[in-house]
Amino acid sequence: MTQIKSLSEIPRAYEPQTVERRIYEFWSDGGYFTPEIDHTREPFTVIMPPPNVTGELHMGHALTIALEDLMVRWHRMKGEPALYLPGSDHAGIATQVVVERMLAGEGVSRHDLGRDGFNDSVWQWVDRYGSRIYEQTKRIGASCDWTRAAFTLDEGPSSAVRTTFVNLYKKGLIYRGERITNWCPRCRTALSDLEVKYQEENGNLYYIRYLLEDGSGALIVATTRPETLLGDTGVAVNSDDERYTDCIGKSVVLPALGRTLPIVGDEAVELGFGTGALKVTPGHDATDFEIGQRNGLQSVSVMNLDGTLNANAGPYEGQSMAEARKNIVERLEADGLLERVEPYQHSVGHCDRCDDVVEPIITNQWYVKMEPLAKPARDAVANGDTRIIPDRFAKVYFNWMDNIRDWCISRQLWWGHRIPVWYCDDCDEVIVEIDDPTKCGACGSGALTQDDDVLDTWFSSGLWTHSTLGWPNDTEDLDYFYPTSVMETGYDILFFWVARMMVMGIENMGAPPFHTVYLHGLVLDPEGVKMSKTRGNVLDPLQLIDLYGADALRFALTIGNSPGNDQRLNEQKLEASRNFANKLWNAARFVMSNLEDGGTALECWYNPKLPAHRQDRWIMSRLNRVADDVGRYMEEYQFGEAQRAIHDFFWHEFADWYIEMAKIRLRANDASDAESPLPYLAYVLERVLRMLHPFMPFVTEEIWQRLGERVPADPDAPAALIIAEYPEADAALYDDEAESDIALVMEIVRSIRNMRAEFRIQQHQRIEAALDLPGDGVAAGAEADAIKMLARVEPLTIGADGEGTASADSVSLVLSKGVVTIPLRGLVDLDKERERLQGEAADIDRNRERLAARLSDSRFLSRAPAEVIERERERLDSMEARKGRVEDILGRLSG
RNA sequence: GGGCGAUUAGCUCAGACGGUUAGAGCGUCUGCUUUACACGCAGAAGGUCAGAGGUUCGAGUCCUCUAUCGCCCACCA
Repeated sequence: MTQIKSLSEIPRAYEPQTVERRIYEFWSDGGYFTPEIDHTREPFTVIMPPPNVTGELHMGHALTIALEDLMVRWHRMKGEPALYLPGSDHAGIATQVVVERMLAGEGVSRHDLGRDGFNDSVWQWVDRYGSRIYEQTKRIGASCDWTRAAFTLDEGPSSAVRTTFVNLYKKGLIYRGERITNWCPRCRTALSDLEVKYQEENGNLYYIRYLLEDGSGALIVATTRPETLLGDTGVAVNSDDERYTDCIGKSVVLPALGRTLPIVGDEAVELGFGTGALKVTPGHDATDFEIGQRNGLQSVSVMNLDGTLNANAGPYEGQSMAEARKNIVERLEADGLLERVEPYQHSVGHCDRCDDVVEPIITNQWYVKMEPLAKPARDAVANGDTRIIPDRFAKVYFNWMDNIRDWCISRQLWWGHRIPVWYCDDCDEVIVEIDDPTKCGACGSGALTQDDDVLDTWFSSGLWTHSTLGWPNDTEDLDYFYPTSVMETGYDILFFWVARMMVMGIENMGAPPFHTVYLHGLVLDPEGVKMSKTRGNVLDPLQLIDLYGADALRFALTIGNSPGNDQRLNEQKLEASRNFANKLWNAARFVMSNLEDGGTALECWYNPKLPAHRQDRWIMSRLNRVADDVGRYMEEYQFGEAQRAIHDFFWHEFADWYIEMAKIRLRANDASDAESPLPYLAYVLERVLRMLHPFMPFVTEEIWQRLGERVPADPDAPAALIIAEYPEADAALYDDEAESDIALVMEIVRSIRNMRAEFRIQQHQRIEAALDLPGDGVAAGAEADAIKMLARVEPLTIGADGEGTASADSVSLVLSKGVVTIPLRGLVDLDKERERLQGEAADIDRNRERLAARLSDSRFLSRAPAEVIERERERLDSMEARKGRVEDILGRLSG
């Protein structure tokens, strides 16, 4: 009765809530997350993409962590010093907006507090809430080394930022210039090209008449933004456009304001588009800016930084762009200068952060000159130093690198890394230094003013792979862990982040920052729509962890996961994953309850002798083949496939068959029996726990610990599953014979069960059966018992001619080898039985004929590989033998 | 304007290198309180692999074109 008692000690269902926190602390307290630097071994390093310090963990983070953590745990179990380095990002605009909103609730603006006061408030916020994202990360089970956690504004990463800025400046790769740049009037800052998202919008195309100054007519220009004519400084036509060749050099009068504008020829004007004449507004359009530069047109800015019009707009000063548009269109109509208006769809740039319309304006900003930096970053992927998975993204990467544009890195914000540039108040000297200067190097003046701007958040992110390891200092971490192994992140930040890390890593370290880039897709809602707060369709990972457990969430996120592909998440996946964890729990419960009585047989559980029993040889063979598959899938980054292989083996071979067959042996044998399945039950379960650990860390560790308490100690066992060795295949244990024998047992059982269902024979009712296999086969001893128990057969008689004993009141089940005959007095209709067998014969025939045709095709025989031909031949042989048996039985039924 | 992805069972998705009768989970249907598990067990039904051509002894898999959906890039006045 010990069995009952011990079972009651273990909950019937796996309860993640009672396990996860305890297990995480166990790992954490055990120091397993901190790798030991061992110069005899290659480390495995993953730097976590740092979430926003003010952020909440969302599904994207959960997927990132699930994938990264499984890689890290796998490598850790392979004995590699594995570093998973966590951190958080100050997230410039995002954080500033959050804190400003909070202050606004108290009726305070950032300007009330001033720069220092405001930054103090943000720091208070960070101190108070900044650890929340870490706590959330822990709940997923991330095996991060928290002793190395880094924040982008920490001293180390900040020093990396300054050092990089100064180095690039001194190389001439950072410059300041008055250029046209994306400007968000709401955020009141410049943006990089990547931070502008274009959306198709329905607007109008306005055709406006610009009268020639000499009174000889008019040029008609088309524009989607009539209000920008206030900043026009020219009209351009294509020099090759015969319609306008006479006009070049002449002037037109700007409507509404009356300025005179020159007409210039420029190749940027498309011949076929609009009217062929383009109004040039260098101050508010990037293309026009370039046309202006080429043709010596001046730039007039008509917009204030808040998006309203300035004094250059004359009577329209103070109006918003939208108001000005309305008023100008009215004015044009009144003046008779509006030729016509057509509806027109075009794309409009919006701020990635606040979604306001972005205005291109000319401001003084800092830029990184990208072209020379991009070249080596491109080459590193082209020559294979860094591999991008899936490789189709390499093309996208090349395309971006090949068409790289300079990167605007200054932001008119307060929260972030302040640009390390000072201006001398007395002599205009520009001082760019890593350490704050105290006096001007040129004139000695102490009156220095630091540049007001901060750097784009992604500037510090770009340094993350080395700044977190100590750079610019020459640290042991940097020496050992750089370059990192895998950068795992979403394809949506390939340019924002990955590309810039490549650039900066190579620039600062002389080597690309990672060997492999693994890009995952988006997690979509159950309808296949991208999750977003505004749409209200977000699934909250923390809520799902509460409901299903962290293991289930992780497992659900990696089901069928293939790199670069988007995936939907739904309840069904979570339920299936939770059910799987519970299945594992209960299989373990069963094994453990039997271990109580294990006795001497168990001493070899952790290092079982070569199995003698056919069932043990089978399960060990299968285990090792699966370990081989899993290892290969993991190497190839096919994590979804690896997971599926473990899932299927555990559930549909180990639980469904091996455990069920072992139950019979356990009941029949006494505990000291040399052929007890107990060591193998324990062993295979333990190996499954190991294989599964990277995918379901909590439940596997919990079971592993409990298992460890119930078996004789393995002298070589580690203290925790997290550092146990990952199973590798031992080909010596592959056993073809046992595999085909047990496959036959399963076939017999399945065909009898199938027949029982067909004839509606009650589940617990025992039936008689005659099993007729060629040779002595598998039907002896334990396998006969297995068949009897699993198919509920009693008595089972065994013959050896393989032909069966068909009769008018029996059913004949023709197997791939042999026949099962089941007498069913009164239940069998002879005609129906004949019909059934004829159907089976026809089925076999279809395949037989196809194979026969293939094997008589001389082209197939001459061109297909020998092993394929051989295999097809064997199949045909067995098909024919089977067909023969069916016909034989049919003959006997008729005769 | 360029580029990419998806299209396989009712639903969600796997199917490296071309080679058994194309798989899983969920759902559906039929039975089961079989002392590990009803978050379970046994059984079943369900697919012209989007369409059309091609390469090949052989195509869900490779090539070309088409369709539908989705995404990315681009100085679309």
